[in-house]
Amino acid sequence: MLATAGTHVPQGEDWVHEVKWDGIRLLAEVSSSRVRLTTRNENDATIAWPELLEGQLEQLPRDLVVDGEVIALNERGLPDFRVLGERMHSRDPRKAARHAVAHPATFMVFDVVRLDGADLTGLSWTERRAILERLAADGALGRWQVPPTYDDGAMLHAATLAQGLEGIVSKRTASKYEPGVRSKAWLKFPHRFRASYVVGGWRPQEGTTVSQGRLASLLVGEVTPDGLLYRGRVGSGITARLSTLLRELLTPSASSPFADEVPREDVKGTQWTEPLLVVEVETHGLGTGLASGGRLRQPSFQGVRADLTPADLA
DNA sequence: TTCCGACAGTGGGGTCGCAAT
DNA sequence: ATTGCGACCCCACTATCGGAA
Repeated sequence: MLATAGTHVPQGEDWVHEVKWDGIRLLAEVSSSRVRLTTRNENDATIAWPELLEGQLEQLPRDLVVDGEVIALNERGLPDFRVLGERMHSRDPRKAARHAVAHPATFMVFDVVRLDGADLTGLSWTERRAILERLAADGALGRWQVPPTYDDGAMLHAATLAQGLEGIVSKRTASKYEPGVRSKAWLKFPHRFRASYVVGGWRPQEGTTVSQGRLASLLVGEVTPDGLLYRGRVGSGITARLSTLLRELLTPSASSPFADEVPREDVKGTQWTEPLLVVEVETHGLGTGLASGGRLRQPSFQGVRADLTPADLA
């Protein structure tokens, strides 16, 4: 069951609110002999997360399926997907064990789908939550955690923003569990961060030529005292109409306008432009909004800032 | 007839593993 | 030893198409 992007946080007693965890979604299936972890796309991820299973089989019910998010903390003590990135694809148990020591993960369980032969998907969220909390209170979930829920969505939204958490998820209390469905009974509200960047190049649509292909993404940079520093590409949000408009607004240049070096794979196929156009970009709201390589995380194009010049950003 | 919602496809950020160079 | 590519994770958003209004 997946959450739909919401427009405004719902209020009232029909909804509860939870922290949106910046990690990896996992389903845990417990049988009498083993615990199996699967990803959203039903790939087996059991090997990658040994510390989530350690000693668990003795504690857990013999027949259980729970839904949750695996998280790990970054250097600032906040859940951060980037910490999990390295071990996500781990197929080597010894490598996974080393990662488990360096960056121990926690399993945040927020739903229960099956218990002792009973399919719980037809129950309401409220009923499933009661079962989940009783399991936790009885110690039947071992080291797995059940994060709290909140009645006041607006409060939680503001609090998560202040604390640097990813956002919130609001859930309709009367809703059933819908496996594999992106449901409107679950609404997500990730914090997003808006900023202005300078365009220094663009790339044509994948698999097409510069002359024929439409503009697919912009290479953007941040104005700093050290010059225009490359921050990555922005493609999401550029429509066919915008694509042609942007090409008209951009002035071709023979060389890169960025002060730092642009990675080889980003240079290939790129058309450089004069650093004159300012655009608005929305990114992931955590921290600086930058990924590990100093690049924009989950960027989306929000419009041209015709009212601004690069000098305005200095 | 028009409108809306679900879904596939395209764009971004990463990592790993493996085969080819 | 290095490089390229696909398979996975995290996504935002657009375009399309069929059914509801």
